[in-house]
Amino acid sequence: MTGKKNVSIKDVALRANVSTATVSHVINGTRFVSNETKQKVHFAMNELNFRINSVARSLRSRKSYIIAFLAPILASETSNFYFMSVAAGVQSVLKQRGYHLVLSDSSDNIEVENKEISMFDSQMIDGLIVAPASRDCDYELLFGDYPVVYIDRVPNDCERDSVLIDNKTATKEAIQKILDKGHQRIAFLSGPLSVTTTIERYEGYSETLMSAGLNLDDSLICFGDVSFESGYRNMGDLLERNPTAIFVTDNVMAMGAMAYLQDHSIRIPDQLAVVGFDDFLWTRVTHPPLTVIQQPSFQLGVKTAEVILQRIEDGTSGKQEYRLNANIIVRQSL
Amino acid sequence: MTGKKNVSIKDVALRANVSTATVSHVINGTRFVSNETKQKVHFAMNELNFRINSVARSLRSRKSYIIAFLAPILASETSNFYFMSVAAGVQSVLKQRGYHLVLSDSSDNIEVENKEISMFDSQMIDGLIVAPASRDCDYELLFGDYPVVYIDRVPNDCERDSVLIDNKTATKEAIQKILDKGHQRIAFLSGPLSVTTTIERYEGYSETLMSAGLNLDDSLICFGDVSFESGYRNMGDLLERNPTAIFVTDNVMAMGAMAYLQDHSIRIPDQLAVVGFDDFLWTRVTHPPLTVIQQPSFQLGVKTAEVILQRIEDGTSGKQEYRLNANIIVRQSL
DNA sequence: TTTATTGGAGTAAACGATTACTTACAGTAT
DNA sequence: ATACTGTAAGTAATCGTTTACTCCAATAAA
Repeated sequence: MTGKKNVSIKDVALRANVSTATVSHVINGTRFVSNETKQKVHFAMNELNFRINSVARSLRSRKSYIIAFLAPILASETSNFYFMSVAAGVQSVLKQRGYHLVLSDSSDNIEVENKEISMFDSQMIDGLIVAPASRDCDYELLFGDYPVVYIDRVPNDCERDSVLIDNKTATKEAIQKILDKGHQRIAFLSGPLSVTTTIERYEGYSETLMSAGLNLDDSLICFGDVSFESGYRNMGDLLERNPTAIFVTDNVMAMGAMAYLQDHSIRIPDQLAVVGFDDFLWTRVTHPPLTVIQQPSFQLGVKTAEVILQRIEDGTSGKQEYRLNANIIVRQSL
Repeated sequence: MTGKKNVSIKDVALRANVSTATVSHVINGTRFVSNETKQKVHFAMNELNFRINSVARSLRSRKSYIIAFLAPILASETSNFYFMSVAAGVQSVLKQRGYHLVLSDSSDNIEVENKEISMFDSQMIDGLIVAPASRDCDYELLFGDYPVVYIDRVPNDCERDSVLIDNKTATKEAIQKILDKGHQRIAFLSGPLSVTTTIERYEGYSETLMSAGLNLDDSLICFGDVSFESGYRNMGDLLERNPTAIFVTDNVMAMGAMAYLQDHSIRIPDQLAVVGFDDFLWTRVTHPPLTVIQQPSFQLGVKTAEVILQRIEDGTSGKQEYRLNANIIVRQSL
């Protein structure tokens, strides 16, 4: 297409008067080569401006040094940046170990997700990190012959390693803190129950209320879409039930909720106490700054990358579950 | 490593009693194959659970369907999500056209950037989209034999296509709007002048002030780091020079600045009018909501993806410059 | 002197697809 | 009967590496 013929290891070998094996071994340091010969090879490589063809290398060595990360990352301009932060963590480890990260967006949609997975033919990737769009999907059939690690959430029939946040414990602590402030009517606003994170948070909420001797009031509980608009709208609806506090399990929904409260001049925390999820910078510029559960998103990525690299390099598989703790950052909204 | 031998086109051919050529042509639809034979091949593929090896395919066909995006994306937990939004735009087009996106983080650091570029050996990627860390770098030497498109910024010796925002015009409009409100002491807070975006914005600022007959007051102008903390700190310093308005050219710095103003109970816009950059959701939850220049970040990605795919598919090269307009979103902070 | 050992480097078969070229056969025109 | 045409599919070279073997010469051991 470009007309330029590629310089191969063969050309280098010819130029340096050595064999292709020698060139390869010089490049990879895989066997002893005398300094003299090394020099010749390096010289030839420079002269010809040789660049190794990593595709050919992958084909032969059956290793691509590419890891795919499949999550609802890029859905839209208004989407949650949580997984971006996670991706940053993954990336930081991979880069250090000489791997590349391929990002893939599932849009939190099973069809899209399945199509993406089937696009990762065997040999193309060395491993897959996935935040499953739903618990109800038989992923095992789809995966190729590479290690898979679930991140943030797991499907029902989890047969793989997983790296998760201890959502339940964190939520329990948060709700307890709200209770300690004397609140009884605590609203719960979250995304749908189709992912395990939401379920765990809901369990944390309900179990804490119940063990405090309170009844669950369904009208104070809302499972909406994960979006700013949904947060805004549902905040309005929930307010009519006269809660004195609200717990929002999603960052973007919390933004929407906060926008509603600001637009309607609701005083926080006097009229309504608010606790959100994820400690992104914006939570420091609301009025007042938001109390949140801080998920170690970057660390989640780091841990996951370490787990999958371990599996890749060991050649083992398993279904270890790792849980990372989330902390509460107390600011003025509670 | 796993012990499982891979099913190849050869195995399928054997099973279906046809040649590898036929199997290949069935897979790719590259020549007529009778229905009967097609059936046999599909049947064999299913039975053997055949998955094409895209690495081998790439090697032979010299096409990987991978595009790399190199930008300061994942620098840290507190980094700017602007490029993530851009990446989303790129991704949306690529996915649709059957390409994969590889994200690479430059950390806005020339050394890191160069290392990343040299990692993209020829043949590994079909194209590169890059937001250069600095204007002063001779990128041409580094690039391999693939199309390159600059995004958001360009280096001094730009020899490639570029897709940019019309920063100068947008900034001029914003400053003019601020002037129209009667402000004379307008502070300017931005990142370093090492990238063209900043330069263009600064030019927009200074030219507008000067053509309004005002002198530039250096003490009202600050080029700091691009970070929340820098925004916070420099906001404090600038306030001592008694501006009545401030223009912040970076989203994260603006967050820091807003946090400072809130912590010190500065009334916006009475005591200080504020105009920021980038219309992310958080700008709607500050008190009051922020007036900003809205960069079409997603669209920037879309356009860039289209440009590079065009180059890839045409096999041409060039140095066309595309500029996208940015709009001002007026809210209560001005 | 013969044999073993070792250091340094070459030969060529993979890896799994794509694709230019060839072939086989059937039908048709001469 | 012969040549020609067209249809369907097979053969094998090729992409650029890696790597299991092999090889040769020089030195050490016998």
